[in-house]
Amino acid sequence: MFHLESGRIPNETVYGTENLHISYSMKWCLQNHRIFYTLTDVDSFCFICSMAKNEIPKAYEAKQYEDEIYAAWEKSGFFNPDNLPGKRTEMFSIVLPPPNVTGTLHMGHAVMLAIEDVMTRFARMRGKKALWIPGTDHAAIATQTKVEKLLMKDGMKDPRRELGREEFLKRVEKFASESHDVIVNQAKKMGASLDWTREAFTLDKVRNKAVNTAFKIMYDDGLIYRGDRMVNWCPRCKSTLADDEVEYKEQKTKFYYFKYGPVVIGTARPETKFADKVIVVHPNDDRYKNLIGKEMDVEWIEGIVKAKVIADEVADISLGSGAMTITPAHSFVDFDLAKKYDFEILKIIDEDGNLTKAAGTFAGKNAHDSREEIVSVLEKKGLVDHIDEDYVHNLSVCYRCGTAIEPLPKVQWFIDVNKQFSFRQSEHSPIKGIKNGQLLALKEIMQHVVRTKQIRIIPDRFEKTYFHWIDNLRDWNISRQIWYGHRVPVWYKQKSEVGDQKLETPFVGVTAPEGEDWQQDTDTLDTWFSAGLWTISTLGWPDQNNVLTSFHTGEKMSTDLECYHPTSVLETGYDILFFWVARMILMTTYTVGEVPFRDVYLHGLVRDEQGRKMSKSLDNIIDPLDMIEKFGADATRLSLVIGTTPGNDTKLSEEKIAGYRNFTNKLWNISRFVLLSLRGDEVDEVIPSEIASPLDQLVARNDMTLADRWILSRFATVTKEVTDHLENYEFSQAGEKLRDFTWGEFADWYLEIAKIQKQDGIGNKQEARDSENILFFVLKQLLVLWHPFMPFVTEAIWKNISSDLLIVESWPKEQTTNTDFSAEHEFSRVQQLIISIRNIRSQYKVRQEQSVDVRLQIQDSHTRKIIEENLSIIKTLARVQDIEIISQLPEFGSGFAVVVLDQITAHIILPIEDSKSEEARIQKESEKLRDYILMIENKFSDKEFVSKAPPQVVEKMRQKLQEAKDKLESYVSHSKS
RNA sequence: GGACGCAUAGCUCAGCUGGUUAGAGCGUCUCGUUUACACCGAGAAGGUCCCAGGUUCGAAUCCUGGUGCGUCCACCA
Repeated sequence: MFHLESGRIPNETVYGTENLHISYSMKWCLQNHRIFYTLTDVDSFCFICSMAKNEIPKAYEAKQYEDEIYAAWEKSGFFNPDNLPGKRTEMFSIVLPPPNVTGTLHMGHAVMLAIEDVMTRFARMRGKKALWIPGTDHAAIATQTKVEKLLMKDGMKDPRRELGREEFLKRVEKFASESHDVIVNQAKKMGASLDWTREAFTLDKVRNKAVNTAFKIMYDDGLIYRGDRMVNWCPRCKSTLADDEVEYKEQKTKFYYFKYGPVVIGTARPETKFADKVIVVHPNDDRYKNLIGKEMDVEWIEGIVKAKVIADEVADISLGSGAMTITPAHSFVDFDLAKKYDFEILKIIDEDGNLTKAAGTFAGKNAHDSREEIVSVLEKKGLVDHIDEDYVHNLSVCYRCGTAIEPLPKVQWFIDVNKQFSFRQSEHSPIKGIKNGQLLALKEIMQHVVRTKQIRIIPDRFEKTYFHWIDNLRDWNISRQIWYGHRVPVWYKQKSEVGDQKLETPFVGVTAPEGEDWQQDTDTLDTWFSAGLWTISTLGWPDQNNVLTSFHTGEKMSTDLECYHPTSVLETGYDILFFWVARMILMTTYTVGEVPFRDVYLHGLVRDEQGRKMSKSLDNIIDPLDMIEKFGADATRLSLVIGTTPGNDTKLSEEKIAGYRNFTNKLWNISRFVLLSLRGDEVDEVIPSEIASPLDQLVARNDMTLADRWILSRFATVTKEVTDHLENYEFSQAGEKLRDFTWGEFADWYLEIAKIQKQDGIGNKQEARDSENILFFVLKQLLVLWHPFMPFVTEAIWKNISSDLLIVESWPKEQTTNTDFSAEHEFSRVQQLIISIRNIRSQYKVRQEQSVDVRLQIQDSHTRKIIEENLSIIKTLARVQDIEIISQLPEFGSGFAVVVLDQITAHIILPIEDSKSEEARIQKESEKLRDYILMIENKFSDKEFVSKAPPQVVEKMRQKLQEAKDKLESYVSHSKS
């Protein structure tokens, strides 16, 4: 007796060992897997297929298989398209929307991973070069804020000041790298077939080169400029925010009305009003017409100010007094006005949220806290008109930390979205409708590619949202005053602080300039700047020199960028359509002259069972890892893919996931049955893979049973439907159809029938083998169809079938030869009869173990033949003792129930006599039929229906009417009354 | 204020380009330890397809209006 922990063993060794029971399955395992465990003297099993003594576990325990299977996939190298077998000409590529390295993955990420993995695995099995590129996002502000909070929790007051730039960044990087590892592990747990050899990070060296290059060419084209503009400033993050990084919170506050010279002005923010010097009224406002153009001295917070009155249409006559003063430095609207009229822009509040010297005696005080004090000064001067205590307005806050935003004028870097530049067209995948060298603005290209459907958004209603957003797009502020991120690739000669002051002509380049005294801009770039380059920066741009050598053939491949760009599809949540999708379109069309992707598939948000967002404070978070642990990755994936539609939010509950866990187990047991029956007594001579292959012969022999033809036909139909749905991004429908077929048809009907056919065919080896053949054929193909959805359980089962990995098995071809509609129709008669008998048994409470007898009258000979051929199936499935087919059923009598079906009338002989309920049942049945007949007859009484409806529809209705009438007649003739 | 989405069985949702006696899963009820599976099987009950108009021979499906819920954008005089 030998004891091995694991490893390859030469076959002979094992075969030659006495006392070791080697079952058929083990022998088979040894041939295929060559890996064998010996635990004790008796219990031996192959750890690949977990079979012990010819047994497959009764329940599928996901945990026991998943990690091992993922490791096997990784080892195979098949996640990398360069290693895929066969000649593959078509490509499929998709980039993973890089998760932020701020922590762990949530259900939103799980949806993304599940859907994208379905896409990728589907493409791979269809023989495409399937590439799914992983990566993570440094998420500048988000990550920096998170680390700052953590450091502050550990007792630091101002981490940035205390640690300094270099040390602080080290801490952030450490956190980011830990977070990265967690994320990668989670993605693997989900079963994501990502090509880890191509993994990228938005802040690594390669991506930095892409970022700097993009910055430089945009700068050279005059699209990036440095300018003074109002920005959203977060006094806590000490950084600017993009317009769409600002969130609004409804808030009740006081709204003040002050007397300002001859007018009354309203404001919610008196602390910004120190330097108001201009009154704006509407040119058509009769109340103030005589004031326009006048100058006057006005008593104000810090004494007399010189004010003048101008007319502009921005003033709203109906709002308040109709007059307003302008505060250029702290309001977007006012800033634009000030620029228009060239007024002085005086900063009242500084970057720390304190009042500047423009506030006179209030200088240095916190602006917000000084509000009441300022009001009381005005109060004393008698300048307060009145105060509205219940003013509700939207306070703009930082989307990261929730702090109130302070609009400030600052010197920032911008991308000009309206300026025209000379478009550089791609050679290998040009954008249609635009010429090389054509003068265009970024906005125009962004609109063009979507309008001309060169980028398709799914669902298409989001195109409207997209266009609306672009119409209102202002120049994109790309600089951030934080440390974690890509440094702005601009160097200044002067050593002076890079702040608001004017500087000498800077050097803009991919790398630092030669020579001394150059100082790099201290600002970093908006995280979406690097994210916008994601499809090209992960595929080798700007170098394009990553020539790959195929793993197998050694032949040279073109560069990744040529081969995989534009990517096939971008899959992401609709919540980042603007943040990311639009920016990618902008950056990619500009830099390489190609669209970044052909299709955009937008998934919805995952909410809790009550439809609320998942959040820590609500304590309603469902953690993907917990669910994987509890129900398995496959169940978790299915719950996120089935029952969800693009662009719509989904509600998730543990019960839903548990339901899909049940299904994975069902599939496992279907396989268990099929495989175990193959390994029955006499299969010794054949191994499964040989059994199943010549299905064509079987089909050609043309002696299959009705059930055989039915299941093959249904399977062919389902294969076609599932394939079509997947191609059209209808994942939910594909999954539902598959599940209904697998459970409702294959398991509930065909498996049971196969048992009967095997039983019947005991004397006839061939017939028994036929059933097994078909069972195995359908199972095998089903595993392939299910694999994109449930990669683990299908692969685990597959290990019992083949020594090759399922992940690279090819997708079933369309089996049009197997579709057999007459078989489907005929078989449905058998099904109907069985269901009706079961129904009657249930209604009359016939005990399960008790058989009943059935008399049948069958109208046409063909149906009679079908029923006769399937007698044993009907008997077993409906628990019938005797079936008698007679030409004329007795019209009256008791002790039986009557069921009328298409072409068949059945008497089910009941062990108990209950003529009363039977009478009532027939009454009810007839009543329903009469209503139905009436409904159809009404249609026909409408002449226009007959003349205008398509003939097929009319014909169909006529048939239905006839059927219903026949049925009713049978019931009536068989009822006593 | 502008735009978009959703409303179908107790719950979660399917129902694509108008023709079904409107479907599934979960839940409920009744029966069942048949050697694939109780994470199961068989059967059943359960719906004015939000309301009102319109188009049409025909509307859950298309149009208009309304109601309720949700989301995004704009907005801090």
